[in-house]
Amino acid sequence: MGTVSKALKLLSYFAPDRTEIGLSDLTRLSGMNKATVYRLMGELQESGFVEQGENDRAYRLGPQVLHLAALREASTPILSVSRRVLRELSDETGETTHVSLGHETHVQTLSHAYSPSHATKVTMDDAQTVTYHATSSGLAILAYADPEFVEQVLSQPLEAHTSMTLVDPNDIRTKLAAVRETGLSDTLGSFELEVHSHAVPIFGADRRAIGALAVAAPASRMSPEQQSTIRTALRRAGAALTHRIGGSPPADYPQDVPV
Amino acid sequence: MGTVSKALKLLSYFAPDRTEIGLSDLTRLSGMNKATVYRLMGELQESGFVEQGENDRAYRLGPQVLHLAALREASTPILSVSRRVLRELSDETGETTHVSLGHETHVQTLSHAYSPSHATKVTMDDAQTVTYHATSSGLAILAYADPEFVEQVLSQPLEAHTSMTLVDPNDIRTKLAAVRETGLSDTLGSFELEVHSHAVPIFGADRRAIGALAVAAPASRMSPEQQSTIRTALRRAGAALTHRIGGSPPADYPQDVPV
DNA sequence: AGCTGTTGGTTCATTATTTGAACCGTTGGT
DNA sequence: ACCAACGGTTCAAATAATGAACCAACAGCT
Repeated sequence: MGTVSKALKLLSYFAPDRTEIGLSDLTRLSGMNKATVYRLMGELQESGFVEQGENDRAYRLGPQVLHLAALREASTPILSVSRRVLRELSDETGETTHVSLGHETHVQTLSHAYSPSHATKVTMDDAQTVTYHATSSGLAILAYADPEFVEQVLSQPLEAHTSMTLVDPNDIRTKLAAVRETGLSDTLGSFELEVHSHAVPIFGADRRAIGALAVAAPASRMSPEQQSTIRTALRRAGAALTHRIGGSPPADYPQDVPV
Repeated sequence: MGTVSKALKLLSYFAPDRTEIGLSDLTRLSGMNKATVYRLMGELQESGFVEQGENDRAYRLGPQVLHLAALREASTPILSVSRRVLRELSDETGETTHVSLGHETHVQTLSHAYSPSHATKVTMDDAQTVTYHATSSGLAILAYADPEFVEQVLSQPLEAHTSMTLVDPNDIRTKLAAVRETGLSDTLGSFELEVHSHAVPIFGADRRAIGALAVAAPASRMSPEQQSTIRTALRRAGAALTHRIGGSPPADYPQDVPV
């Protein structure tokens, strides 16, 4: 692993529940030498990717990441476009919605929207990192990913987040085939118990799945009618999002499937 | 300069008008060896900070920057908060508004809002990079920055963007003192002719200026009444934004100054 | 006070990585 | 058929990264 990768890996230890990390913590988390971490963080700081708190000197993400994100948004506006799509989809379904991007080993939530229509709802953080195998979003992406990438993900240890999580690679391959039948995935309680989640893949300009759009609802509210509403709305919203970021679905993506 | 800094510097060549850069261009822009650029970009790509186009293999910013930005936003929500502030300020003043962050050598626009009330308006890009000395935002930040930082900026060559640009460091120091009198800066045609821009600094938790909130209007529309409206609205919006991101102005910041 | 463990930060000889000139194979223009 | 420019690759030489040990400062405890 090159020096640059090591430095960038240090950034990956930041999470919604760990927004500030001290030098020693970062050393422990990364397993690198303290001097190395110190120097790398120093370089990241010089470039504005992290900044240090005045009092406790803990590191946090810096303003430069906002700049780069704004730059990326200017050319490929996934975030701003998806915010509107999420809003509409939440209003339409009355449930929590979110978009995620598929990363090397995990799925990262980018943005979410709540619906005010129910007092109980699934709550989320932006920038949450979740697994491929246990989430509807992850499965939606995998169903349309390169087979070798799927195998790579399935060859890692698969954590059982709940008693409902599929952890047998063969079960998951079967599930992925089923997802491809309809172009839509769903999971019931496999990441969090009592959550029934539906997702569709989002495709980029190269017709590969780059992320997913999902609706997460309390399982107790998931009547057949509600499920039908979600599937229809989700399918339409996913197609719209794919289109509006300049992407297109692959030729074999099911377009009009009876729900 | 360490390897990490070099890699991160490569990211800085992306701009609103240059969202995709090929290997050779990047080599020329950076002045580094082609093999070096190739390897560094390869590492940045592995970490998802850049991605490569399928057809022309040009590099563009990758999804990882969105993830990090979402993460930073979750802890310090400058962007989402400022979007609402910008919207209100644009509606109130009828002009184009924007927020910028002060960086090492330049000022970076983060987000902007237009007003629908006039056909002619100042147009902007998000993620635009501008100079400290020629913009109202830059001057607002400098007026409340460490004196040594100010000197560092003023010791660089100061470009004359227009015939109105202040380029004499002494003129600028005088201007900064005037800004500190009112807590509000303005420039007329110093970055772009015919643009009259007002700005107030935004302060962080450590009471230092981290950025600025600005209103940019066509000079032809800037009547005394309009100017008074803008100054009042801007002052209020700036205080609100500072407060809502958890910051506070320094003790010597003018609170209630007659316009 | 004194002890103990932890923090962020620093040093420097050893080591491993980065570097760059030169080299491919392709592509697109003339 | 040529030429230039492209992305990508090689390998000895040069340089930068590394890590064990060491500070000083702080906090909690006896």
